[in-house]
Amino acid sequence: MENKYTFFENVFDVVRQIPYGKVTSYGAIAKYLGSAKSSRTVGYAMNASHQLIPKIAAHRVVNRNGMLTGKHHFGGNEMQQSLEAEGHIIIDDKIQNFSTHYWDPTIELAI
DNA sequence: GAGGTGACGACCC
DNA sequence: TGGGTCGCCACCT
Repeated sequence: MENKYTFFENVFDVVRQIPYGKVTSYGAIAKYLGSAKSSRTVGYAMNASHQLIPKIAAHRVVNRNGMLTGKHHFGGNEMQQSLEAEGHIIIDDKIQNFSTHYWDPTIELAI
């Protein structure tokens, strides 16, 4: 039986499970899906996530440094405001205490 | 059908 | 330490 779920679908599924107030990285999701080097595709999936209904918490996904590299794709500082609303502190487009709020799917979802 | 691109990350000088 | 390169997967032209 063919697995209809693409890498894309799996990415969305993981992002939907990110708890409120938590964040993760593109690479962590890619790694969880078994393709640690596919982080670029995860980023592309986030780009496509804007047309999903309902929208997924793409703002909770940042790069491995905790930097909001994708905020321009949200339009303005919407991404930053969303994160701040969840209790995060953003300075210079970077999440402070990133490791404290880090949510690792490879651990939390434990394949 | 083929080549270029991208919200990344890891490796190699 | 830091700049350059490759890999991966899906989309666009």
